[in-house]
Amino acid sequence: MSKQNKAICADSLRNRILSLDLEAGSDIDEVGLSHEYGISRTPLREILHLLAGDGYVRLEENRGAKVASMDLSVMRVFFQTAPLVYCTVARQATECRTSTQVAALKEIQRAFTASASRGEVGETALLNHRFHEQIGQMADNPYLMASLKRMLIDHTRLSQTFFNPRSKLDQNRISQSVDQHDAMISAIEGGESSLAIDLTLQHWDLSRNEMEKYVRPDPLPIDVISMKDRRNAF
Amino acid sequence: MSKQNKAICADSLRNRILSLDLEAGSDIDEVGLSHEYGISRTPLREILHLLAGDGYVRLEENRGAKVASMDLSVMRVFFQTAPLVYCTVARQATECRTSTQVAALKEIQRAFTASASRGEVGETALLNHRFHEQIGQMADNPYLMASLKRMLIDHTRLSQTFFNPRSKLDQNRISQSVDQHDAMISAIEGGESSLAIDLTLQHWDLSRNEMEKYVRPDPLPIDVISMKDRRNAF
DNA sequence: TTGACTAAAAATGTATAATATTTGTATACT
DNA sequence: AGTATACAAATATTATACATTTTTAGTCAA
Repeated sequence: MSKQNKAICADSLRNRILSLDLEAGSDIDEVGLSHEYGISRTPLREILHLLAGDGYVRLEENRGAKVASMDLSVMRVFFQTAPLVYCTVARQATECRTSTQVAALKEIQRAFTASASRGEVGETALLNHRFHEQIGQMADNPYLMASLKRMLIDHTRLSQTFFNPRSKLDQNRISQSVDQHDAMISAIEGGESSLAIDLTLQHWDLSRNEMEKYVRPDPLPIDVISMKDRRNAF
Repeated sequence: MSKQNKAICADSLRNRILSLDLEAGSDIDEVGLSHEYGISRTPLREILHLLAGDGYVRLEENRGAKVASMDLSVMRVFFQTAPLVYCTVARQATECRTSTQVAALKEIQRAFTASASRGEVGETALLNHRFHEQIGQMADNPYLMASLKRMLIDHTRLSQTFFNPRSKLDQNRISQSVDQHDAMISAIEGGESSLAIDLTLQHWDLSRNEMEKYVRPDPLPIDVISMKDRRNAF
């Protein structure tokens, strides 16, 4: 019973961190979580140590675990490094993929598409995460996978706004993202590595724009009341 | 008392894995190690979970921890990926290094040089590890650092033979390696990134040759008795 | 001798209790 | 009033005891 709970708990914690349900930088309550998942603190702490190694949380001596933070200083490096890692992984995935793996990728994409059309922000972001993680699996490179996984932690957290459609423009952006995934799948399946890289870059550009907006949002209008209405206001 | 022991134990285990004192793929005895380090199983298990996240060990459900293995299939990827990671890290380190970090690097290099001249294989390999890890620190890129650390785990284990001088030729190779480190330091300190990359590639080539020999050693001579001595043998 | 079954033992995983540390607060002292 | 110290509560860590699982050794029948 509790054996399964441990795995469930680990997965759940990962998801909750990715979906910002557990806020970046916030303290993790060992007692509360252990009760919540019906396990004791010992296995929960072991999970936290695992997650610490994966970069999800940070352990501090004698003051427990905190959710990994996302300072601006690291964000800069994030934007710098992402294209290199994503493209390299995409290339290797294209060269190494097996048909089983492609099938799994398509399955994830099916779920992703459905979730996006339903407008479920958190789920969509998580499935997007799994999509890119699966490409990482296909690259079959444990060394780069370590980088990729770390990038995706921050990427997914930053993209929580991305999949939240507020306007027609946002809707369009999301469907564009879905289309790019489809194109990436066929490039990978067809072994066209340079095309896969190209599509990966385009895909990155799309989400980068949105994420940069999140990190550095559009400034508030200087004229609090728009020019048009000003005359009437006074 | 035991608080310190935990950190000591974690460091020691890492070192013992890197030095092949704990063989790749071998089982890890929780009870034995916890006694050895004077801590109980709980903190030891937490350490193992941490090391699992870092790629030093592999946890298997209900059958404990094993030292991370080094199968040949992964070695291929290792040789493929190393230049990219090492060079990218070297470039970023050159751009981001602080004087404090350079000083630390020089300190490590001092110890490395001394150890190499004394012919202490394990220690030399470990200091070489710390040298390259320090360059990783200087790059200040947590994403690539994850890859670098994983590469270095295997690199250091493979290079255990490297620093074992058997012949004059080996001596020369080791001193060449020391010199390359020195050159890398000044390139990094001077901010000459393209030079740093170049030196990194040369350094890689040197150790790659040796490591490949280890993975795929020179074939045994077909003539068991050399031509010269054959006549006398019969 | 081989194979399947069983029981004992060894090792792993979990929960709880005991110990350490940190942090907040109140009180005494300068 | 401001600082320092001591005490208490909360929290984190470790140890131990217990439960579960795997491995091993041994028995018996084919």
